[in-house]
Amino acid sequence: MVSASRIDPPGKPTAILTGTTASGKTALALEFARAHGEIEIVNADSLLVFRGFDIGTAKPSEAELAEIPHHLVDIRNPEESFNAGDFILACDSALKDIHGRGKRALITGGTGFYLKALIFGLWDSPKSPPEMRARLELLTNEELFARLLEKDEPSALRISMGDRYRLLRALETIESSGKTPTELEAEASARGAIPGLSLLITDRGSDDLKKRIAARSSLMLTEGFVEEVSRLRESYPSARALDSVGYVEVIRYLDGIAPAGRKIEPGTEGLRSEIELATNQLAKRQRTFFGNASRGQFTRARDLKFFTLEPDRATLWKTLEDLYC
RNA sequence: GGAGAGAUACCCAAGUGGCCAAAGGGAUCAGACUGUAAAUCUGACGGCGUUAGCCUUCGAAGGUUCGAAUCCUUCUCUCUCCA
Repeated sequence: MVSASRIDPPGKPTAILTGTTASGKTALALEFARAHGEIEIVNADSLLVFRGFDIGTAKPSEAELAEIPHHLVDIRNPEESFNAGDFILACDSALKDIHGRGKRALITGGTGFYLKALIFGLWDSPKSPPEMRARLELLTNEELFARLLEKDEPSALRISMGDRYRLLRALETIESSGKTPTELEAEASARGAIPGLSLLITDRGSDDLKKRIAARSSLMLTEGFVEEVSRLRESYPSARALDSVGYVEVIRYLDGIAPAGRKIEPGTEGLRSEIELATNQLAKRQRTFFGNASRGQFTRARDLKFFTLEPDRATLWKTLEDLYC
């Protein structure tokens, strides 16, 4: 439950409230912030940073955003890029800003990879120029794999041949930094880590979470999710975020494309079930990712605690109060 | 009432005598994941067994055959078209 390294943060204790989608972390963060006037929320969700991606991301409402100061929400146009490196920098400056004004920060969001980067930092491997990526894109997976195998066997063996994205990224890292992932890992020269954060992970019982996801999926549709996607796609066809859960399902629906390998009901009902399914699958992946925490991968966090809502709600609240009051 | 088409594992769907426990998808379960992460990828997936292998499966019941999901007969159900 508690980590080995106990580094006190530069400012006052800061918690990360994360967990599976639809577990209720956002609502709880808002409620806690409402009850404690000094708290400002720092978003740790990869999609909330994009303007216009509102309904499908379950972004807090305008009223909520106005009521409680939020950071890293709506900070990018849909076609701009945003990645883990950008996140840790933006998060760091948000924390400095908040603490500088004598306020307290609560980091909230479900993007585990960003949080891992925040806690551990990232290797110093510069972004590669686009033309390098373009050259690598010409190669087949087999060729990429062979090349990586030659340059950094251990890292090749950790990536499977089908994982084109990681093969590309590994080769890119080698070309642009001159070092292999294996070397970078050994150097342990991670940058950007923010020490001393408490990691609080929320979840729900399986049935409970499924019900909440089902309810949220239909709510999105009645709130105009289809219109949102339609609008975004029209204006920002290359937005990366259109590839995310819910958005891809709506796009398929708009284009009249049936999902592969299964039959769905026609119309909105089929769309609703597709969004629900994709969201449940996301929740599963998040659980696996956060499950790493229990296997020690997040041990640099100051504290590491799991909470199953609603039963653990009071305990979680108390944990937050201990940190912030 | 008449004419066709079809029933395959949890679902969709290939397979028309042996190489079929049965392609391929999907779902599900489990997992990986240091710069697109709500992305991307991997494994398992009828049952038992560590392997060999054994057992139960292709609507039902019979039959032909050394051998059937595949051929024949009857039955049940579903769908389309014509009346």
